[in-house]
Amino acid sequence: MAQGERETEILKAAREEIKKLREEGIEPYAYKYERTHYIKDIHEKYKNIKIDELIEEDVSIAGRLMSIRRHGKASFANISDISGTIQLYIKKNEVGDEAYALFKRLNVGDIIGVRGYIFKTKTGELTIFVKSLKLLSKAIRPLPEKWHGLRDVETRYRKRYLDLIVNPRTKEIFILRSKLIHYMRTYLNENGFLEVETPILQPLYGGAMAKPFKTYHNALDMEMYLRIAPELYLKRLIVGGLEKVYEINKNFRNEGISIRHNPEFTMMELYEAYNDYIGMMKFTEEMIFYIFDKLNLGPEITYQGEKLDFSLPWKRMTFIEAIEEYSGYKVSKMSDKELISLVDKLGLEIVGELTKFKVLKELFETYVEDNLIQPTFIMDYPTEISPLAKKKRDNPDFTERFELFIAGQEVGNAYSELNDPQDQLERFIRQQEEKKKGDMEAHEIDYDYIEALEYGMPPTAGLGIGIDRLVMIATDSPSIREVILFPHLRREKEKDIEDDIKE
RNA sequence: GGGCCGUUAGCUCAGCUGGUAGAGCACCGGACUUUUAAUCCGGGUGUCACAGGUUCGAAUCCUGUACGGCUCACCA
Repeated sequence: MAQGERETEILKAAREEIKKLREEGIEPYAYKYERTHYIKDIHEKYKNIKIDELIEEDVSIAGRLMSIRRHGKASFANISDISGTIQLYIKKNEVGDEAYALFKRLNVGDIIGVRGYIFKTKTGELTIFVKSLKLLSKAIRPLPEKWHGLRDVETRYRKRYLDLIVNPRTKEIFILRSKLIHYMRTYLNENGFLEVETPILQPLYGGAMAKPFKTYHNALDMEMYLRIAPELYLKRLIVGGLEKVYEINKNFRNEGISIRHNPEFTMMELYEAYNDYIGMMKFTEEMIFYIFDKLNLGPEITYQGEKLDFSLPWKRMTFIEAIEEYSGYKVSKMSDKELISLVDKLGLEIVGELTKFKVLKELFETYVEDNLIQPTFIMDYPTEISPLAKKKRDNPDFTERFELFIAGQEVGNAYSELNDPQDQLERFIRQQEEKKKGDMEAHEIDYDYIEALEYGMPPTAGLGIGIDRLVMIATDSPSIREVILFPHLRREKEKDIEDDIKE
């Protein structure tokens, strides 16, 4: 979009001001400012002082001017740093003519440092009584409106910095996201897990069913893929004896974008030798319970108007039980023929070869998922749709696998890991057949991984947690874009800013 | 990719069945030494997303395009 005249005018005037400041010996882009406090610390330390009481202790803070109320020879303003907002009181005969003159030239959006005393105004607001101030960075563009903030969703995502400046909730969400990951790491580290990094650029992709992003390495002269999952590398580390490993990083899937999907998303995957999926289920609920507790989210969370109860233990039901409960079809009592006949009857769409297990999968997705509001472990998925999971001890048609659902979304996926190299090879081969029949997302055969298994992988349980989705639930966010700092959007039209720079 | 909806000043939004583009905030000038969406006086904002079409006349009606939102499909 072409730049409006108003915008050009604002920028031109601001650049004039920058020039004038420099001529007067005031550097509009300072190098450093020593601060003694975060704003939050001041609120905590002095919240109980009396009205009109003046604390004659020097404090210095720095931040962005968010509002200004001028009253002739004295002014009020609000300044924000990462921790919070505090009011400033600037009096001409206190800061001196020169500093007051500078203050009068400042605008909302400018970044300043101030030093002063603390007092409480007659309305009871904790305030910095400014003794001196320094301009740290001059803003030459106006901030979005102070009262309504920035509402336009597209601008909020494209210019996340503005969203962070003016919408306090956005800042809270991303601070919480960071803490959530921090507590997850803490929990894993304290439980003896080793954080590792495995390739994001992979010669073969695997560990999930998805379409990859393709790229090319010039020096090696080979095609590579951005990983869709780290699984096969992490399990090689289990073969190598690292026993308890995890990785928190991005996965990439070349698929549709939606309220629940971003092409790159953050996943935590962990593997624990000598455990199985039953043990992992307990570990999973305890870890998330711990994290939410540390975030002061309590066992009950409201997500999009629904009360979610995270009290332990969480509900467990098998894949088949869930289908029977929510679809009403007693699939365990139906013959293969009867099951397959449901496809036409219900208008289900099946990719690749039509089998009863795929019908079950469709029934699950159609009837069950949306109903799994409370945290629920769904156990024992069909072997056919779980090519990396170990078969159930008593029924080879199903695997020792669970998925965790919260608020109708899949948040976690775990197995007793398949460590029989012969079985794994057969499953890969079966995947290849699927691929030939039209399932583009079926696994490639990773012979190197098979070889690793041939050296012996201990019995192992693995778990993947979708971090973005967990953060959505923790922050009551309806869209994954609200919890990803820079969600992917189409490229904006080229903006002609050249004239502007030449000014 | 399909369907529905949206795009007006830096920001938040009005603009009715077609008749010369509006407000608040922000900004600039002035008054004001305890305000807090400060107040008061004065100032002017624009390729109405873009390109066509219909019309005496289009922000408004029609078509196409771009971008976005929701949704369906695919998926986590």
